This record gives sequence, C-alpha cells and structure tokens, in this order.
Amino acid sequence: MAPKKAAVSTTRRTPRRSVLSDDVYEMIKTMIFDHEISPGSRVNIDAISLQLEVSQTPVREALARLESDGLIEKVPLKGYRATELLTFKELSDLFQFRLLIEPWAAEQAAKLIDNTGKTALKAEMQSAKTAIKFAGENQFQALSEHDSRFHTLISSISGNQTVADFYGRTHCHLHLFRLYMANKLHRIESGSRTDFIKDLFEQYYQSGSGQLAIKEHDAIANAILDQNAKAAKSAMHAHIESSLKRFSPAAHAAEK
Amino acid sequence: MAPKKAAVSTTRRTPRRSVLSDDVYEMIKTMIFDHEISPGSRVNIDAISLQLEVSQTPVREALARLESDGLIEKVPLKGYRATELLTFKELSDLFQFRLLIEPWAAEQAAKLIDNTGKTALKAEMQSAKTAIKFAGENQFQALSEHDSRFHTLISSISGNQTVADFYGRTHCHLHLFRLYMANKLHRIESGSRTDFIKDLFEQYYQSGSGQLAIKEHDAIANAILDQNAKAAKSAMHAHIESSLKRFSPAAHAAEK
DNA sequence: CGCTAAATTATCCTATAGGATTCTAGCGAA
DNA sequence: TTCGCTAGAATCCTATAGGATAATTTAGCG
Repeated sequence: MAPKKAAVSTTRRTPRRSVLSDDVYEMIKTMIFDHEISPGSRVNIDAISLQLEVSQTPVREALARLESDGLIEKVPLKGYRATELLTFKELSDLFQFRLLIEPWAAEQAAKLIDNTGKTALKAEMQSAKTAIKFAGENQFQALSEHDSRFHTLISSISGNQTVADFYGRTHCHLHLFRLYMANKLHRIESGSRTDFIKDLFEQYYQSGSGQLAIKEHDAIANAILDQNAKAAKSAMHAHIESSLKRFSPAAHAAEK
Repeated sequence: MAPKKAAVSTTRRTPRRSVLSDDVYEMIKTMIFDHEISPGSRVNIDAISLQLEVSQTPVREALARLESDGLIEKVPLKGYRATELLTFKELSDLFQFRLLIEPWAAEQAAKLIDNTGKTALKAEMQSAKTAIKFAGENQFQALSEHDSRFHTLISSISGNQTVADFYGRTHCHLHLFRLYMANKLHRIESGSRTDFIKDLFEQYYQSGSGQLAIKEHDAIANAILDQNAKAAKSAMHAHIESSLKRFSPAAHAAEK
C-alpha cells in the first residue's frame, strides 16, 4: 500500500471527486422531485443534456439507473418518460412492504443501538423541532426530509444492510412528495373541488399532520432509546399505518 | 459461446424487438452467473463491447443498471468490477430480509390464488420433477432455476407488486449460485480441503439437498393450493431458514 | 371521408478523439 | 539496498458527429 501521496498539493487541479453521471443522476432526481419533470411526461435525452450542459453519455447512465429505481421508465424505441404518480393500490402495496420491514428494523434498532446511534437519533429528533417552524409548502418539504432521514437512520441502526438498502430504494418520500405537489398544483389550477381538497390538505398535511407525525416519531425514538424492542416495533407499525391514512386522500384525488 | 452474427452493413432486416442495451444487460448478468466474470474481477468496458460486438454506449447503460442491482460496482475513475461473493453476514442479512417478506407473500398467495395461479403453480412443481433428473452441476443449476421461478411465482401471486419487485431485485439465486460455483471451482483447484468441502457439497447441494428443497416446496405449494394461509406462511418460513442452513457452509468456506 | 405511401421526426446505436487519472517502470540519491 | 521522483502506458470519462431504424405526420388518391 502506497503511503499518502502528496498529489493533493496541486490545488489547481479540479478535485472532482464524484463522477459527472452521478451528479446528473441527482439533478434529474431533483427535477422529478420538484415537478420540473411532471409525472408521465417524456424525458428527452437531448433536451436534458442541453439543459445540464453535459453530453448524452452521462444522461443515459443516469436514466438507466433511475429506471432501476422505478422513477423513470423506458419505452423501447420511443424514449424515456417519468413514471406516473402512485395509484392508491400502488401506495397501499408500498406501505404494506414498509410494514413488513420497518417495524422489524425498529425492533432490531432498539436491541442493537449504541451510544453513537443514540446521539444521532437525538440529533435528528432535535432537527424535527426546527422543521416545524417553517410554513406552508416549505414546512411540508422540511418535514418530509426529516421523515426520510429518520426512517433511513433507523433502518441503518438495525444493522441489516440489505434491509436498509431496500428501504432506501423505495424512494417512498419522493413518491409522497410528488403526490403532495400534484394535489397542490391541481388545487391551484381548478377551483372546482377546491373546498373539499383544500380542507383535506390543511387538515392532513400542514401543521396538524406535521405535529402528529412528529409525535409518532417521538414515540418510536423514545422506545428505541429505552431499548424497548416491543414498543419500538409497535410504534413503528402504528406510525406507518397512520401515515398511509394521511396520504390516502392524496392518492385518491390524483386518480380522478 | 454461440457464434453471433456480425453487425454487417445492415442489408438484413433485424426486427429487434428489445433494445440492444437490454440484451447486453442480460448477457453480462449471464456472464456473472456463469463465473465467466469472476467475483471481484475488473470489468473492462472496451473488452465487453469488443466481445459482444456492440459499441460502448449500451454496455455503459447495462453496467449502470447492474450497479443498481448490486451485481457490479463502480469505482470512480478506475472502472467497474464485479461485486465480491456474499460474506456470511451479508448472506444472513439477505435471508433475514427474505424472512420478512416471503412468508407474508406465501400467506397472501394462499388467500388470493385463483385458478390461473393454481395451474401455474402446479406446472412449476411438475417442472421440478424433471429438474431432479439432471446430474451434478447441471442438476444444481436446474434446481436453482426452478427455485427462482417458484419463489418469483409466489411473490407474484401475492398480489403485491412492490413486494414482488423487491424480491426480484434481491437476485438471491444468482448470489447463491455464485457461492456454489466458487466453492466448486475452489474444490477442484486446491486439494487441501477437498475431503471436508466435498462432503459438504455432496451432502448439501447434490441430490440430498435438492430433494429436500423440493419437499419443502411441495409443502408450500400444497398449503397454497389448499388456501391454508397459516400453513403456507410457516412452511415458507421453515424453507428459508432451512435454505440458509444449507448455504451457510458455502459462505463460510468462501470467506477463507 | 377513408386509406395508402412518402416525408419528417425522434431515438438508438456507432465511431472516434481528446482530456484526466491511475498504475508501472526506471533512474538517481541517501 | 531502499526510497522518492518523473516519464510513459493504460484505462476511464467525456464529448461530438453522424448513420440506421422505427414511429409519426402529412400529402395524395380513390
């Protein structure tokens, strides 16, 4: 093994640590996240490479990976398109899958957590308090990001890398955020169902739901910190079921 | 091995139904499966594209997807390599994951199966009988393929597409077959541990284990056909645990 | 108004060149 | 001999142009 190379001293070089195709992957994912690429719309390789000012090669690699993730689908000889929003059935299936792995992960996390994990978990719960301070869409986004980090952290503490990987590949928070955004946009455009849907959203996604989710997180986190495996498992189960209930109206509305 | 036709001046009409990169993806996966690309070895893009007589673009796309599948890993600015064999820990994690989803899938399958599903399940069990007739390595491969189809079928009958997708992405049978092949090759090369490992293999992987696995499959299939959900669930649970026991020696041997 | 055929568009694939980085080999000095 | 430095080779990553094929649109005719 070669000793530390002093090549770092050439500060002038571009220390591009990551590869371009990885950046493109993240950028496209963000574009999907932000509804800049709307569900079902076509994704033109030329357009993307022009917009991001890169060649087609890294765009192709990024799209191939996004297809594996289920965020993009390829229609042979026709091109790529963003996947549609989740139907209610797909949302249910996804949450059923989460019910199979996440309560187990929480249980294991309670059994195996060490001091490093406890510190991280406490820090994440602290960050939730600040997320609540945001308003409107920003609050939802902040809460969504906290939620994503929270569940990722627990699956990682569970000690099972396979479970953690597969949880990450659900991209569940991305799907939920897309549902949220689609409903929000729809609410703005068409005034017809405004009252009904508006009520749903004010009630479920804004402060009320946010604080409810945080409370459920608190219960999970405390059980894990107490190393109470049974409580952690059932709290996670309850949280996911409750979460599905909160999002079901959004999925139903999107199917209309 | 099969002589493929050169991509000559295209006077010939090729109604290629699938896209080239999909074919390349399958070919590379087969090469990994067959140890033509051995675990940990580097995968040269140039070499692959020359060997398969395609350009680099579809090879890149295929490798990007295989990376998402965990079969290939990319080291930035150094190239691609095949992933190493599963360690015992990784094998355990993988089977723990299977224990979380497959017994549930079997339970659901028993509840939801219809006549089409019953026909398919019976046909698959019938094909197992012919697989047993093969000998040696071919028997193992035939059994492995039957096993893969069997579990895929059940996860599909479960009705939950998400669960079925994620099961498919474990590529568990590919990993198991790689473990088997690596041990087999090692056994041939080094005579030192021959007796010990040979015993293991004769006992676990050849006819003995094969027929045991088929018996376990029978139990699962019958429970599902009887629509006995509880029995299906516990039979699947037992089968996966038993399967892990059968493969653990291979993983341990490979770590040496 | 409906159907066939040509023209257009779009996508996939190929080919190749050049920049960037890592690995290897060889030379000189302590 | 062993260590450090430098030159060269090998490899990967990016970029761009262009040809081939399938899908789509448009024009023309019955």
